[in-house]
Amino acid sequence: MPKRVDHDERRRQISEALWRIAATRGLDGASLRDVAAEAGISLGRLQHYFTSKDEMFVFALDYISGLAERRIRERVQALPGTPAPRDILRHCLVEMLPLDDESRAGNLVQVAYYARAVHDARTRRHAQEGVPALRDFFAAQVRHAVERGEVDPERVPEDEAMLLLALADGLTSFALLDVYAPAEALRLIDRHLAGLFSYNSSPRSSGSKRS
Amino acid sequence: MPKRVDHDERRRQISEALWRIAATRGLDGASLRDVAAEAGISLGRLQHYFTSKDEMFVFALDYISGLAERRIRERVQALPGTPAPRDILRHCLVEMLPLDDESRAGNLVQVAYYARAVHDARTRRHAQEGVPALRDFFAAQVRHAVERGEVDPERVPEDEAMLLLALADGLTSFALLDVYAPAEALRLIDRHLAGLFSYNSSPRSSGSKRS
DNA sequence: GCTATAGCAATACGCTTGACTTGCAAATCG
DNA sequence: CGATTTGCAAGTCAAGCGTATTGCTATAGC
Repeated sequence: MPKRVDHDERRRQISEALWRIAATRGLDGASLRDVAAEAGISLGRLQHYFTSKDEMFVFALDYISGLAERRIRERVQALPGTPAPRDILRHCLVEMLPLDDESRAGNLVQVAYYARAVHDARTRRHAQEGVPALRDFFAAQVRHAVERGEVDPERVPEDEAMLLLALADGLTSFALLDVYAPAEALRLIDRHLAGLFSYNSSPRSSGSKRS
Repeated sequence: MPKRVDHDERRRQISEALWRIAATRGLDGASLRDVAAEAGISLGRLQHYFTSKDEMFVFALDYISGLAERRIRERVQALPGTPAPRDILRHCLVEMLPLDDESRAGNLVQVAYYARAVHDARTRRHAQEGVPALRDFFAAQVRHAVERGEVDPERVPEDEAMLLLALADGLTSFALLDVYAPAEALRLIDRHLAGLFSYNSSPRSSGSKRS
């Protein structure tokens, strides 16, 4: 056999070029020729690794969502000791917001895919699948906080989890539109968390709340 | 002079055709020929009323945002008597969420423009300009509610306003992705409002809080 | 050292795109 | 009634698109 190269590595390089274009011009603004040029390769080479444009889109989406998930997971696991639910939630949210240029670029790519997901069933299915897992994880943290007496037991963990996700999503939208500085989004998240965790009580007798 | 037609009326008809396409395929999926076909006119006629594609986009955006603003305004003014701040806020939020097919279509158009605003400076400027006004209106309602002793005076009206806007935005995103039913978004908004308006007090002495 | 083949560049093809040009039908005004 | 001007259809054009094809180059295996 002739020279062998790492196909997945090449595909990842191409995907990263695609992200760069998608972040600045959107997915529809990314022609195969543009992506090849951005990756510094020929159109022929790109097509050697991706049979179709759609295949490239799918791979790049898998790649970036996998990376994002890993980054959040690592960030949480890097917390020292046994972190409080509130710290876990906050670190996740911080990781999601476009607080630095790198994260902003990632969020812009997500927006590009979101715009596609709204119309394209295949992309939509992909975009949907991450949400329940994240919501359940958040809900588990809220539930834990309730048990520790840090959150009002009247609150429904799943609902609070969805509210947090939606809040992060909406704040990100405004931040990407330059309606306010990214740090403002973080401040607002903190304000909401303060409201959520404003339950003053030592863990009282009311621990029998189960549904 | 020969036959006269209402130019603005024609432009509005074309804009509505554009919305229909943008809602299903996105702005980039709307070619001039497609829009003309959707409007039931020839390409030549469309170009007679819009010199360029971009001019059409701008007009259609002005048109739809004007309509949305008017709808919210009318909805609020249609409230009987002197409505409570909470009712005003809730009616605005209900109007913003994609609770029926018509509203969903409108929100999809907004998403299409949002995806463009993120990359295009002109569209972004347009997308930004509505936010401060809406936030100030919301903040005024919250402030009013604080004065009536319905909301904790510790809350910052501007912040709570932004949180509400971001929440509505994020919940709309998830609803458009079919992550959950639209009614679920409303339920979560109500839950958040319940938290915001959970201040139990007759307007006490603590009115001296100013920064 | 010959051959098979992976890796890739180059090019061509069929289509669609936005913009532009041309020309004519109809209707109003002098 | 004829001149004039609006409204619009049809056609053209170059540019750009995704995809497919072709063929060269370099290397690993026999």
